[in-house]
Amino acid sequence: MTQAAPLGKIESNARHMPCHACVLRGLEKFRDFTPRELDFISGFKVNELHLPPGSTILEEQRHSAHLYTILGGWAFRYKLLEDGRRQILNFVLPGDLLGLQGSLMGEMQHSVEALTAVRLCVFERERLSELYRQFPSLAFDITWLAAREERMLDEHLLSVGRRSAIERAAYLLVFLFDRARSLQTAETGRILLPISQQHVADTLGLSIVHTNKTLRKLAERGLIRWQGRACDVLDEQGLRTISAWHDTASMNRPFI
Amino acid sequence: MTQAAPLGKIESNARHMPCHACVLRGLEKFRDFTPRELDFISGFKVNELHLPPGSTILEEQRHSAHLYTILGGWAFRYKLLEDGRRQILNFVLPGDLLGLQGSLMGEMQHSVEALTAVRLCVFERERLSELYRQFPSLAFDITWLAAREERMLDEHLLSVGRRSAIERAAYLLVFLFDRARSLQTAETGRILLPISQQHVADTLGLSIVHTNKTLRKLAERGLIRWQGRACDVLDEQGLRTISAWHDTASMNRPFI
DNA sequence: CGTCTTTTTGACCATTTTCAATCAGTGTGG
DNA sequence: CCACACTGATTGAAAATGGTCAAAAAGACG
Repeated sequence: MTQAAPLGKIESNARHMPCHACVLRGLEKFRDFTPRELDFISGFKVNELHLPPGSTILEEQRHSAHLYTILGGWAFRYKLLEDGRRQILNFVLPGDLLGLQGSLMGEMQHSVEALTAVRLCVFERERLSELYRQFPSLAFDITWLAAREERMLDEHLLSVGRRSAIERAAYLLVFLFDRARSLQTAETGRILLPISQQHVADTLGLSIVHTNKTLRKLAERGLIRWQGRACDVLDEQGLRTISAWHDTASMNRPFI
Repeated sequence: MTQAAPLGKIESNARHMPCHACVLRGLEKFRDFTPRELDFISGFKVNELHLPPGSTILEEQRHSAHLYTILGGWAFRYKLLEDGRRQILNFVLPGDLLGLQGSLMGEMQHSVEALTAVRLCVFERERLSELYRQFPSLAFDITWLAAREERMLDEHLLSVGRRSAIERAAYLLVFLFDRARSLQTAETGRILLPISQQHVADTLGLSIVHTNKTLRKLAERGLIRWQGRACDVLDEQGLRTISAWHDTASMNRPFI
């Protein structure tokens, strides 16, 4: 999960890998598509983008002509207050859709930044209505993804609004660990969350100092370890206990 | 907006008002539907429910066979932590869709409670896929509504995570005031937000005591007034200034 | 190695919570 | 119309959580 950070800009309009061969298709997490669906999606895809860590993928108040699916790497959605306070809204992992809000309502209401090097599948916003007309099943999937995002936000809001600092931190880390694991393939090694404590702070709505002290406590109890600029989850169950996590039955998900 | 509270249970399967004559249709806020769309929606609708304030409309971890559109009254979505801490996620006003998450993913992940007496339009969850197959335009609208909910949650998360108590309170009140006003008809009088300070506290992630002191400050500055069990917004612009609100161009919205 | 970023710490301050009452507004029954 | 019961709004004081400031330590990177 923690790829080495490529340098400079990699804008390579890399070879257009056909969707049938998409790496993500193989993961059991994703639902199977029919050949017809795959053909349409292949045509829907206009490009494949590679961006280095720190790149701005989408920017608040901008109109974006595109929709993206993340193929590889991590990113995060965030909003800023005028004086610079930043709130991270959610993290974006492979299979997630980006830019739907902007596509439906014009202007983006949040920004998205790459956390690691990122591979994106680019879709033409214009053809979204065509997708709705011709492939109800895919339209349904898009709604499903939107509902899933909403569910994550609900949970996150509960966390920031009502959990204590240590509960929040524990919750966030298992949440991310879980998401990362659900995308794991055979070769994926140890799962490291590619985030800094500043990211954690901005996600939890805490100051960086207090975040550090909180994470320190989790580390002292042997639940996590800070590795370079990533977090290593050592005791998932321990974190769950602290955060009062309640298991959500997971089911196969679509992605386009 | 603050209806008198009907007593007992009003389960009246009230006369099935045809969707063409729906009160909400008239509001300019909503996009116009084609006759075909209206016919379909009329068939999609299986019932109309009236519930008294305090009713539980949907409950976390339950499966609901229905989707609802609020025709009149206010409700709120919330989640609970095991020890009872409550976080209100968002408010639900006329035209809003309820239960989509449950429809798409089985179990509800949050509960919904009526704030005032409420009138609901009931749809059959089963026929949702039919809607997607036959009416791409309506499918699109559902996605639009989901994206809109996500946008509200993003904003709310920014608030709870990064705004101070007084900024949050100001933000919430203008937000609600704005939503209420956008549904206003000619006859609607003064807009009163039908919420208690406990609701405000649970929305902002603050204690009831601190919420009270914060609202008190807003009242002392002449921005709001607490009226019975409702809030009267006296100085919208003043609240906007405090909350660092940035105008979001509003556009016509769909509802089903 | 030297620089730059990120993590850690300590001391002190501010906001927010908790606890404990009191007050006010509404609704009820007599 | 009034006393009583409730729920929701207010207050004050003490305690706790989390924030700010400043600086040092530890890695990461070239």
